Amino acid sequence: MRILVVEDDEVAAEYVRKGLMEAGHVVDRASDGELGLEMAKVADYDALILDRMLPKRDGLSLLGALREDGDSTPVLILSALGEVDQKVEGLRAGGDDYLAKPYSFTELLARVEAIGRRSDPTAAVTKLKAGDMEMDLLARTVKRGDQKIFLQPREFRLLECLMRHAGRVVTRTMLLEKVWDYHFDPQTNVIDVHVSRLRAKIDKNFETPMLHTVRGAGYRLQA
Amino acid sequence: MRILVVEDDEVAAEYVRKGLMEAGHVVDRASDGELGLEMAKVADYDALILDRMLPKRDGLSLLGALREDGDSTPVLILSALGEVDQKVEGLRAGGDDYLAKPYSFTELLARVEAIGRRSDPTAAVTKLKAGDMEMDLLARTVKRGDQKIFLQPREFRLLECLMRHAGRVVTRTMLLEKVWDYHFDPQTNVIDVHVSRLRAKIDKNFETPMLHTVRGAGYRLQA
DNA sequence: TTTCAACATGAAAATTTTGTCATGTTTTGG
DNA sequence: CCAAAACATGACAAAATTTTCATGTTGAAA
Repeated sequence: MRILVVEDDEVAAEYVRKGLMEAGHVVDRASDGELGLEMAKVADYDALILDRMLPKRDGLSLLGALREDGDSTPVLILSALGEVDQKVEGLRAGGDDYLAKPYSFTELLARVEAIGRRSDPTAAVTKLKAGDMEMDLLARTVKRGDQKIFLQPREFRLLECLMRHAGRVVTRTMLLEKVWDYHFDPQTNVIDVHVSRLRAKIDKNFETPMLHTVRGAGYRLQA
Repeated sequence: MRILVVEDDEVAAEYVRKGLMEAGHVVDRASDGELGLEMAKVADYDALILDRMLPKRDGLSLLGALREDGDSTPVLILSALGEVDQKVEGLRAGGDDYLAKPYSFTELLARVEAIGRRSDPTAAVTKLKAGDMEMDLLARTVKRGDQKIFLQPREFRLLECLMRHAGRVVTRTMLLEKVWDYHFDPQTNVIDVHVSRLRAKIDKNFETPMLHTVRGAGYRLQA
Protein backbone atom coordinates (compact mmCIF):
# COMPACT_ATOMS: atom_id res chain seq x y z
CA MET A 1 0.00 0.00 0.00
CA ARG A 2 1.17 3.53 -0.77
CA ILE A 3 0.64 5.75 2.24
CA LEU A 4 1.23 9.46 2.77
CA VAL A 5 1.94 10.67 6.27
CA VAL A 6 1.37 14.38 6.82
CA GLU A 7 2.97 15.19 10.16
CA ASP A 8 5.17 18.07 11.23
CA ASP A 9 6.74 16.44 14.24
CA GLU A 10 9.94 14.84 12.98
CA VAL A 11 10.12 12.16 15.64
CA ALA A 12 6.50 11.08 15.42
CA ALA A 13 6.64 11.01 11.63
CA GLU A 14 9.73 8.84 11.58
CA TYR A 15 8.23 6.48 14.11
CA VAL A 16 5.12 5.98 12.04
CA ARG A 17 6.98 5.77 8.77
CA LYS A 18 9.35 3.11 10.03
CA GLY A 19 6.58 0.98 11.42
CA LEU A 20 4.48 1.17 8.28
CA MET A 21 7.44 0.30 6.12
CA GLU A 22 8.18 -2.73 8.26
CA ALA A 23 4.60 -3.80 7.68
CA GLY A 24 5.38 -3.77 3.97
CA HIS A 25 3.97 -0.43 2.87
CA VAL A 26 5.45 2.32 0.78
CA VAL A 27 5.48 5.53 2.78
CA ASP A 28 5.91 9.17 1.81
CA ARG A 29 5.95 12.05 4.23
CA ALA A 30 4.98 15.68 4.06
CA SER A 31 5.96 18.07 6.81
CA ASP A 32 3.24 20.66 6.38
CA GLY A 33 -0.33 20.91 5.19
CA GLU A 34 0.35 22.72 1.96
CA LEU A 35 2.98 20.25 0.84
CA GLY A 36 0.74 17.40 1.96
CA LEU A 37 -2.11 18.61 -0.21
CA GLU A 38 0.18 18.96 -3.23
CA MET A 39 1.54 15.48 -2.80
CA ALA A 40 -1.87 13.93 -2.24
CA LYS A 41 -3.16 15.61 -5.37
CA VAL A 42 -0.25 14.58 -7.55
CA ALA A 43 0.44 11.04 -6.45
CA ASP A 44 -2.16 8.35 -6.00
CA TYR A 45 -2.07 7.07 -2.44
CA ASP A 46 -4.08 4.23 -1.00
CA ALA A 47 -4.39 6.03 2.32
CA LEU A 48 -3.50 9.29 4.03
CA ILE A 49 -2.50 9.71 7.66
CA LEU A 50 -3.20 13.27 8.60
CA ASP A 51 -2.13 15.12 11.69
CA ARG A 52 -4.75 17.57 12.73
CA MET A 53 -2.51 20.43 13.69
CA LEU A 54 -0.06 21.30 10.97
CA PRO A 55 1.93 24.31 9.82
CA LYS A 56 0.59 26.33 6.88
CA ARG A 57 -2.64 24.39 6.52
CA ASP A 58 -4.34 22.32 9.20
CA GLY A 59 -5.51 18.76 8.73
CA LEU A 60 -9.22 19.40 8.37
CA SER A 61 -8.66 22.16 5.84
CA LEU A 62 -6.42 19.87 3.82
CA LEU A 63 -9.03 17.15 3.98
CA GLY A 64 -11.73 19.57 2.92
CA ALA A 65 -9.72 20.75 -0.07
CA LEU A 66 -9.06 17.18 -1.10
CA ARG A 67 -12.69 16.13 -0.94
CA GLU A 68 -13.67 19.31 -2.73
CA ASP A 69 -11.41 18.11 -5.47
CA GLY A 70 -13.33 14.88 -5.77
CA ASP A 71 -10.52 12.88 -4.23
CA SER A 72 -11.80 10.03 -2.09
CA THR A 73 -8.55 8.59 -0.82
CA PRO A 74 -9.26 7.17 2.64
CA VAL A 75 -8.00 9.40 5.43
CA LEU A 76 -7.07 8.61 9.01
CA ILE A 77 -6.97 11.70 11.18
CA LEU A 78 -4.53 11.86 14.08
CA SER A 79 -4.96 14.30 16.88
CA ALA A 80 -3.94 15.25 20.34
CA LEU A 81 -7.50 16.44 20.80
CA GLY A 82 -9.30 13.43 22.15
CA GLU A 83 -12.62 15.10 22.70
CA VAL A 84 -15.67 13.41 21.34
CA ASP A 85 -16.84 16.50 19.49
CA GLN A 86 -13.49 16.80 17.81
CA LYS A 87 -13.78 13.28 16.53
CA VAL A 88 -17.23 13.97 15.23
CA GLU A 89 -15.97 17.04 13.46
CA GLY A 90 -13.18 15.07 11.87
CA LEU A 91 -15.42 12.33 10.61
CA ARG A 92 -17.94 14.80 9.29
CA ALA A 93 -15.23 16.62 7.40
CA GLY A 94 -14.84 13.48 5.30
CA GLY A 95 -12.34 11.55 7.38
CA ASP A 96 -12.66 7.79 7.37
CA ASP A 97 -11.36 7.27 10.84
CA TYR A 98 -10.05 9.23 13.78
CA LEU A 99 -7.33 8.30 16.21
CA ALA A 100 -6.48 10.27 19.32
CA LYS A 101 -2.96 10.65 20.57
CA PRO A 102 -1.41 8.94 22.33
CA TYR A 103 -2.08 5.84 20.29
CA SER A 104 -0.33 2.50 20.00
CA PHE A 105 1.34 1.83 16.70
CA THR A 106 -0.47 -1.50 16.43
CA GLU A 107 -3.77 0.28 16.50
CA LEU A 108 -2.68 2.83 13.94
CA LEU A 109 -1.56 0.06 11.64
CA ALA A 110 -4.80 -1.84 12.04
CA ARG A 111 -6.82 1.26 11.30
CA VAL A 112 -4.88 2.33 8.28
CA GLU A 113 -5.11 -1.13 6.83
CA ALA A 114 -8.81 -1.19 7.61
CA ILE A 115 -9.56 2.05 5.79
CA GLY A 116 -7.19 1.16 2.98
CA ARG A 117 -8.89 -2.16 2.41
CA ARG A 118 -12.13 -0.29 1.92
CA SER A 119 -11.02 1.60 -1.13
CA ASP A 120 -11.31 -1.56 -3.11
CA PRO A 121 -8.51 -1.70 -5.65
CA THR A 122 -10.58 -4.09 -7.71
CA ALA A 123 -13.39 -1.54 -7.85
CA ALA A 124 -14.03 -1.31 -11.54
CA VAL A 125 -15.28 1.47 -13.72
CA THR A 126 -18.91 0.86 -14.53
CA LYS A 127 -19.71 4.03 -16.39
CA LEU A 128 -17.95 5.65 -19.32
CA LYS A 129 -18.45 9.25 -20.32
CA ALA A 130 -17.48 11.28 -23.35
CA GLY A 131 -19.01 14.65 -24.06
CA ASP A 132 -22.75 14.35 -23.55
CA MET A 133 -22.64 10.61 -24.05
CA GLU A 134 -22.81 8.18 -21.20
CA MET A 135 -22.49 4.42 -21.19
CA ASP A 136 -23.47 2.19 -18.29
CA LEU A 137 -21.47 -1.00 -18.58
CA LEU A 138 -23.60 -2.89 -16.09
CA ALA A 139 -27.01 -1.89 -17.32
CA ARG A 140 -25.68 -2.05 -20.87
CA THR A 141 -27.39 1.20 -21.70
CA VAL A 142 -26.27 4.26 -23.62
CA LYS A 143 -27.55 7.79 -23.51
CA ARG A 144 -26.64 10.86 -25.45
CA GLY A 145 -28.01 13.98 -23.80
CA ASP A 146 -31.21 12.62 -22.37
CA GLN A 147 -31.90 10.46 -25.38
CA LYS A 148 -31.68 6.73 -24.81
CA ILE A 149 -29.86 4.86 -27.52
CA PHE A 150 -30.38 1.18 -28.19
CA LEU A 151 -27.39 -0.69 -29.50
CA GLN A 152 -26.83 -4.23 -30.67
CA PRO A 153 -24.18 -6.19 -28.80
CA ARG A 154 -21.52 -5.63 -31.43
CA GLU A 155 -22.32 -1.97 -31.71
CA PHE A 156 -22.12 -1.71 -27.95
CA ARG A 157 -18.65 -3.24 -27.89
CA LEU A 158 -17.58 -0.96 -30.69
CA LEU A 159 -18.73 2.15 -28.90
CA GLU A 160 -17.27 0.90 -25.62
CA CYS A 161 -13.88 0.58 -27.24
CA LEU A 162 -14.14 4.04 -28.76
CA MET A 163 -15.23 5.54 -25.44
CA ARG A 164 -12.39 3.90 -23.56
CA HIS A 165 -10.07 5.74 -25.90
CA ALA A 166 -12.16 8.86 -26.31
CA GLY A 167 -10.24 11.71 -27.88
CA ARG A 168 -7.61 9.38 -29.30
CA VAL A 169 -7.60 7.58 -32.60
CA VAL A 170 -8.52 3.91 -32.52
CA THR A 171 -7.00 2.03 -35.43
CA ARG A 172 -8.79 -0.59 -37.45
CA THR A 173 -6.40 -3.22 -36.19
CA MET A 174 -7.22 -2.27 -32.64
CA LEU A 175 -10.92 -2.51 -33.32
CA LEU A 176 -10.55 -5.91 -34.93
CA GLU A 177 -8.72 -7.14 -31.86
CA LYS A 178 -10.84 -5.54 -29.17
CA VAL A 179 -14.27 -5.75 -30.72
CA TRP A 180 -14.07 -8.80 -32.96
CA ASP A 181 -11.23 -10.79 -31.38
CA TYR A 182 -9.78 -11.15 -34.84
CA HIS A 183 -6.02 -11.29 -34.86
CA PHE A 184 -5.80 -11.11 -38.62
CA ASP A 185 -7.29 -9.00 -41.35
CA PRO A 186 -10.63 -10.48 -42.38
CA GLN A 187 -10.32 -8.74 -45.77
CA THR A 188 -13.85 -7.47 -45.51
CA ASN A 189 -15.44 -4.20 -44.52
CA VAL A 190 -17.11 -5.35 -41.29
CA ILE A 191 -15.76 -2.34 -39.49
CA ASP A 192 -17.06 0.13 -42.02
CA VAL A 193 -20.49 -1.41 -41.85
CA HIS A 194 -20.69 -1.33 -38.09
CA VAL A 195 -19.27 2.15 -37.84
CA SER A 196 -21.92 3.22 -40.29
CA ARG A 197 -24.66 1.63 -38.22
CA LEU A 198 -23.30 3.10 -35.03
CA ARG A 199 -23.18 6.54 -36.57
CA ALA A 200 -26.79 6.26 -37.60
CA LYS A 201 -27.67 5.72 -33.97
CA ILE A 202 -25.38 8.06 -32.07
CA ASP A 203 -24.84 10.94 -34.48
CA LYS A 204 -27.71 11.07 -36.94
CA ASN A 205 -30.24 13.00 -34.85
CA PHE A 206 -27.78 15.23 -33.06
CA GLU A 207 -26.30 18.64 -33.61
CA THR A 208 -22.65 17.76 -33.60
CA PRO A 209 -21.26 14.40 -34.68
CA MET A 210 -18.95 12.69 -32.20
CA LEU A 211 -17.60 9.84 -34.27
CA HIS A 212 -14.96 11.08 -36.67
CA THR A 213 -13.06 9.31 -39.37
CA VAL A 214 -9.34 9.77 -39.37
CA ARG A 215 -8.50 8.88 -42.90
CA GLY A 216 -5.75 6.32 -43.18
CA ALA A 217 -5.64 5.82 -39.43
CA GLY A 218 -8.96 4.82 -37.96
CA TYR A 219 -11.71 6.47 -35.96
CA ARG A 220 -11.86 8.89 -33.08
CA LEU A 221 -14.67 9.64 -30.68
CA GLN A 222 -14.65 13.28 -29.74
CA ALA A 223 -14.81 13.98 -26.01
CA MET B 1 -30.06 4.54 5.55
CA ARG B 2 -31.19 1.09 6.67
CA ILE B 3 -29.34 0.11 9.81
CA LEU B 4 -29.39 -3.09 11.84
CA VAL B 5 -28.58 -2.87 15.53
CA VAL B 6 -27.54 -6.13 17.14
CA GLU B 7 -27.63 -5.55 20.86
CA ASP B 8 -29.01 -7.69 23.67
CA ASP B 9 -29.45 -4.94 26.23
CA GLU B 10 -32.98 -3.69 25.82
CA VAL B 11 -32.34 -0.21 27.18
CA ALA B 12 -29.18 0.45 25.17
CA ALA B 13 -30.80 -0.85 21.98
CA GLU B 14 -33.83 1.35 22.37
CA TYR B 15 -31.65 4.36 23.05
CA VAL B 16 -29.64 3.84 19.90
CA ARG B 17 -32.63 2.95 17.78
CA LYS B 18 -34.54 6.04 18.80
CA GLY B 19 -31.63 8.34 18.12
CA LEU B 20 -30.90 6.85 14.72
CA MET B 21 -34.53 7.06 13.73
CA GLU B 22 -34.63 10.70 14.71
CA ALA B 23 -31.65 11.23 12.45
CA GLY B 24 -33.79 9.90 9.63
CA HIS B 25 -32.65 6.29 9.38
CA VAL B 26 -34.62 3.10 9.21
CA VAL B 27 -33.61 0.87 12.07
CA ASP B 28 -34.09 -2.83 12.78
CA ARG B 29 -32.93 -4.59 15.87
CA ALA B 30 -31.82 -8.10 16.68
CA SER B 31 -31.47 -9.23 20.27
CA ASP B 32 -28.93 -11.99 19.80
CA GLY B 33 -26.10 -12.94 17.46
CA GLU B 34 -27.85 -15.75 15.69
CA LEU B 35 -30.89 -13.67 14.87
CA GLY B 36 -28.63 -10.79 13.88
CA LEU B 37 -26.78 -12.94 11.38
CA GLU B 38 -30.02 -14.20 9.89
CA MET B 39 -31.38 -10.71 9.49
CA ALA B 40 -28.17 -9.33 8.05
CA LYS B 41 -28.08 -12.15 5.52
CA VAL B 42 -31.67 -11.78 4.44
CA ALA B 43 -32.16 -8.04 4.36
CA ASP B 44 -29.84 -5.56 2.75
CA TYR B 45 -28.59 -3.06 5.30
CA ASP B 46 -26.40 -0.04 4.69
CA ALA B 47 -24.67 -0.50 8.02
CA LEU B 48 -24.56 -2.81 11.01
CA ILE B 49 -24.03 -1.78 14.61
CA LEU B 50 -22.74 -4.79 16.44
CA ASP B 51 -22.38 -5.31 20.14
CA ARG B 52 -19.37 -7.38 20.88
CA MET B 53 -20.82 -9.52 23.61
CA LEU B 54 -24.06 -11.13 22.59
CA PRO B 55 -26.09 -14.21 23.51
CA LYS B 56 -25.83 -17.27 21.24
CA ARG B 57 -23.18 -15.82 18.95
CA ASP B 58 -20.74 -13.04 19.79
CA GLY B 59 -20.15 -10.02 17.62
CA LEU B 60 -16.83 -11.03 16.10
CA SER B 61 -18.11 -14.48 15.20
CA LEU B 62 -21.14 -12.92 13.55
CA LEU B 63 -18.91 -10.53 11.64
CA GLY B 64 -16.63 -13.38 10.57
CA ALA B 65 -19.56 -15.42 9.29
CA LEU B 66 -20.88 -12.44 7.37
CA ARG B 67 -17.57 -11.68 5.69
CA GLU B 68 -17.09 -15.36 4.95
CA ASP B 69 -20.35 -15.10 3.09
CA GLY B 70 -18.97 -12.36 0.90
CA ASP B 71 -21.10 -9.73 2.58
CA SER B 72 -19.29 -6.41 2.89
CA THR B 73 -21.88 -4.33 4.68
CA PRO B 74 -20.00 -1.79 6.81
CA VAL B 75 -19.89 -2.74 10.47
CA LEU B 76 -19.40 -0.61 13.56
CA ILE B 77 -18.40 -2.67 16.56
CA LEU B 78 -19.49 -1.58 20.01
CA SER B 79 -17.81 -2.85 23.10
CA ALA B 80 -17.28 -2.40 26.78
CA LEU B 81 -13.77 -3.63 26.21
CA GLY B 82 -11.80 -0.48 25.54
CA GLU B 83 -8.41 -2.10 25.29
CA VAL B 84 -6.31 -1.23 22.28
CA ASP B 85 -5.70 -4.85 21.40
CA GLN B 86 -9.42 -5.48 21.41
CA LYS B 87 -9.92 -2.70 18.94
CA VAL B 88 -7.23 -4.08 16.72
CA GLU B 89 -8.83 -7.49 16.86
CA GLY B 90 -12.17 -6.03 15.92
CA LEU B 91 -10.82 -4.13 12.95
CA ARG B 92 -8.84 -7.11 11.77
CA ALA B 93 -11.94 -9.27 11.90
CA GLY B 94 -13.39 -7.10 9.17
CA GLY B 95 -14.99 -4.34 11.17
CA ASP B 96 -14.99 -0.88 9.68
CA ASP B 97 -14.86 0.98 12.93
CA TYR B 98 -14.78 0.33 16.64
CA LEU B 99 -16.37 2.29 19.41
CA ALA B 100 -15.77 1.66 23.11
CA LYS B 101 -18.51 2.01 25.69
CA PRO B 102 -19.40 4.37 27.13
CA TYR B 103 -19.83 6.46 24.03
CA SER B 104 -21.82 9.57 23.26
CA PHE B 105 -24.68 9.14 20.86
CA THR B 106 -23.39 11.99 18.71
CA GLU B 107 -20.19 10.12 18.14
CA LEU B 108 -21.97 6.90 17.34
CA LEU B 109 -24.12 8.70 14.81
CA ALA B 110 -21.13 10.37 13.20
CA ARG B 111 -19.31 7.08 12.93
CA VAL B 112 -22.20 5.12 11.54
CA GLU B 113 -22.82 7.78 8.94
CA ALA B 114 -19.12 7.84 8.14
CA ILE B 115 -18.87 4.11 7.50
CA GLY B 116 -22.20 4.12 5.71
CA ARG B 117 -21.02 6.85 3.37
CA ARG B 118 -17.99 4.78 2.54
CA SER B 119 -19.97 1.97 1.04
CA ASP B 120 -20.51 4.23 -1.91
CA PRO B 121 -24.11 3.89 -2.93
CA THR B 122 -23.07 4.44 -6.51
CA ALA B 123 -20.41 1.74 -6.20
CA ALA B 124 -21.99 -1.06 -8.10
CA VAL B 125 -21.54 -4.75 -7.59
CA THR B 126 -19.62 -6.14 -10.51
CA LYS B 127 -19.25 -9.70 -9.36
CA LEU B 128 -21.83 -12.10 -8.06
CA LYS B 129 -21.01 -15.24 -6.14
CA ALA B 130 -23.02 -18.26 -5.11
CA GLY B 131 -21.36 -21.42 -3.91
CA ASP B 132 -18.54 -22.22 -6.29
CA MET B 133 -20.08 -20.14 -9.05
CA GLU B 134 -18.90 -16.69 -9.93
CA MET B 135 -20.28 -14.18 -12.39
CA ASP B 136 -18.44 -11.13 -13.63
CA LEU B 137 -21.03 -8.61 -14.73
CA LEU B 138 -18.54 -6.43 -16.57
CA ALA B 139 -16.62 -9.11 -18.40
CA ARG B 140 -19.89 -11.00 -18.88
CA THR B 141 -18.21 -14.23 -17.89
CA VAL B 142 -19.26 -17.09 -15.66
CA LYS B 143 -17.18 -19.71 -13.91
CA ARG B 144 -18.14 -22.67 -11.83
CA GLY B 145 -15.16 -23.98 -9.90
CA ASP B 146 -12.42 -23.28 -12.39
CA GLN B 147 -14.55 -24.23 -15.36
CA LYS B 148 -15.50 -21.40 -17.66
CA ILE B 149 -19.12 -21.44 -18.74
CA PHE B 150 -20.33 -19.75 -21.90
CA LEU B 151 -23.85 -18.41 -21.79
CA GLN B 152 -26.10 -16.79 -24.32
CA PRO B 153 -27.37 -13.32 -23.47
CA ARG B 154 -30.73 -14.52 -22.27
CA GLU B 155 -29.20 -17.33 -20.27
CA PHE B 156 -26.84 -14.82 -18.70
CA ARG B 157 -29.66 -12.58 -17.59
CA LEU B 158 -31.52 -15.56 -16.23
CA LEU B 159 -28.57 -16.72 -14.17
CA GLU B 160 -27.86 -13.17 -13.05
CA CYS B 161 -31.35 -12.87 -11.69
CA LEU B 162 -31.06 -16.20 -9.91
CA MET B 163 -27.69 -15.26 -8.45
CA ARG B 164 -28.95 -11.93 -7.20
CA HIS B 165 -31.50 -13.85 -5.20
CA ALA B 166 -29.36 -16.89 -4.44
CA GLY B 167 -30.79 -19.08 -1.74
CA ARG B 168 -34.26 -17.63 -2.20
CA VAL B 169 -36.99 -18.75 -4.54
CA VAL B 170 -37.44 -16.70 -7.68
CA THR B 171 -40.97 -16.96 -9.02
CA ARG B 172 -41.85 -17.33 -12.66
CA THR B 173 -43.53 -13.94 -12.59
CA MET B 174 -40.34 -12.41 -11.26
CA LEU B 175 -38.29 -14.03 -14.00
CA LEU B 176 -40.68 -12.82 -16.68
CA GLU B 177 -40.35 -9.28 -15.37
CA LYS B 178 -36.63 -9.22 -14.69
CA VAL B 179 -35.32 -11.35 -17.52
CA TRP B 180 -37.88 -10.87 -20.25
CA ASP B 181 -39.44 -7.52 -19.34
CA TYR B 182 -42.83 -9.15 -19.80
CA HIS B 183 -45.46 -7.72 -17.54
CA PHE B 184 -48.00 -10.32 -18.49
CA ASP B 185 -48.06 -14.09 -18.87
CA PRO B 186 -46.87 -15.02 -22.38
CA GLN B 187 -48.74 -18.32 -22.09
CA THR B 188 -45.74 -20.22 -23.32
CA ASN B 189 -42.98 -22.20 -21.68
CA VAL B 190 -40.07 -19.88 -22.52
CA ILE B 191 -38.88 -20.06 -18.95
CA ASP B 192 -38.85 -23.82 -18.84
CA VAL B 193 -36.84 -23.99 -22.02
CA HIS B 194 -34.23 -21.53 -20.88
CA VAL B 195 -33.97 -23.06 -17.43
CA SER B 196 -33.41 -26.37 -19.13
CA ARG B 197 -30.63 -24.97 -21.28
CA LEU B 198 -29.08 -23.16 -18.35
CA ARG B 199 -29.08 -26.37 -16.35
CA ALA B 200 -27.32 -28.19 -19.15
CA LYS B 201 -24.52 -25.65 -18.87
CA ILE B 202 -24.16 -25.00 -15.17
CA ASP B 203 -25.18 -28.29 -13.58
CA LYS B 204 -24.73 -31.09 -16.08
CA ASN B 205 -21.04 -31.78 -15.62
CA PHE B 206 -20.88 -31.08 -11.91
CA GLU B 207 -21.22 -33.13 -8.76
CA THR B 208 -24.04 -31.25 -7.10
CA PRO B 209 -26.74 -29.37 -8.97
CA MET B 210 -27.27 -25.77 -7.92
CA LEU B 211 -30.44 -24.90 -9.77
CA HIS B 212 -33.45 -26.39 -8.03
CA THR B 213 -37.10 -26.26 -9.00
CA VAL B 214 -39.53 -25.40 -6.29
CA ARG B 215 -42.67 -26.96 -7.56
CA GLY B 216 -45.55 -24.53 -7.76
CA ALA B 217 -43.35 -21.60 -6.82
CA GLY B 218 -40.38 -21.14 -9.13
CA TYR B 219 -36.66 -21.82 -9.00
CA ARG B 220 -33.93 -21.44 -6.44
CA LEU B 221 -30.20 -21.27 -6.91
CA GLN B 222 -28.45 -22.93 -4.02
CA ALA B 223 -25.74 -20.89 -2.37
C1' DT C 1 -53.06 -45.95 -7.70
C1' DT C 2 -54.81 -42.83 -10.63
C1' DT C 3 -55.07 -38.42 -12.51
C1' DC C 4 -53.82 -33.96 -13.58
C1' DA C 5 -51.12 -30.06 -13.39
C1' DA C 6 -46.46 -28.64 -13.33
C1' DC C 7 -42.20 -29.24 -15.19
C1' DA C 8 -38.44 -31.01 -18.67
C1' DT C 9 -36.55 -31.34 -23.16
C1' DG C 10 -35.58 -32.14 -28.27
C1' DA C 11 -36.50 -30.22 -32.49
C1' DA C 12 -38.33 -26.98 -35.63
C1' DA C 13 -39.76 -22.26 -36.64
C1' DA C 14 -39.27 -17.39 -36.16
C1' DT C 15 -36.64 -13.62 -35.14
C1' DT C 16 -32.64 -10.97 -34.38
C1' DT C 17 -28.04 -9.97 -35.18
C1' DT C 18 -24.01 -10.09 -37.85
C1' DG C 19 -21.37 -10.28 -41.95
C1' DT C 20 -20.77 -9.88 -47.17
C1' DC C 21 -21.23 -7.75 -51.39
C1' DA C 22 -22.07 -4.26 -54.74
C1' DT C 23 -22.16 0.29 -55.51
C1' DG C 24 -21.63 5.18 -54.50
C1' DT C 25 -19.00 9.04 -52.38
C1' DT C 26 -15.03 11.52 -50.70
C1' DT C 27 -10.19 12.54 -50.34
C1' DT C 28 -5.51 12.94 -51.84
C1' DG C 29 -1.47 12.77 -54.71
C1' DG C 30 0.17 13.19 -59.37
C1' DC D 1 -8.57 17.26 -63.43
C1' DC D 2 -8.04 12.34 -62.98
C1' DA D 3 -7.16 8.09 -60.84
C1' DA D 4 -6.76 5.30 -57.05
C1' DA D 5 -7.36 4.37 -52.40
C1' DA D 6 -10.16 4.86 -48.41
C1' DC D 7 -14.45 5.16 -46.65
C1' DA D 8 -19.91 5.01 -46.54
C1' DT D 9 -24.14 2.71 -47.07
C1' DG D 10 -28.26 -0.04 -48.74
C1' DA D 11 -29.60 -4.57 -49.69
C1' DC D 12 -29.13 -9.19 -49.09
C1' DA D 13 -27.26 -13.62 -47.12
C1' DA D 14 -25.65 -16.16 -43.30
C1' DA D 15 -25.32 -17.19 -38.65
C1' DA D 16 -26.72 -17.03 -34.09
C1' DT D 17 -30.27 -16.65 -30.77
C1' DT D 18 -34.77 -16.99 -29.07
C1' DT D 19 -39.32 -18.73 -29.08
C1' DT D 20 -42.85 -22.07 -30.01
C1' DC D 21 -44.53 -26.56 -30.27
C1' DA D 22 -44.97 -31.40 -29.43
C1' DT D 23 -44.15 -34.84 -26.45
C1' DG D 24 -42.34 -37.07 -22.35
C1' DT D 25 -41.66 -37.15 -17.23
C1' DT D 26 -42.52 -36.25 -12.43
C1' DG D 27 -44.93 -35.38 -8.15
C1' DA D 28 -48.84 -34.43 -5.20
C1' DA D 29 -53.72 -34.71 -4.14
C1' DA D 30 -57.86 -37.38 -4.36
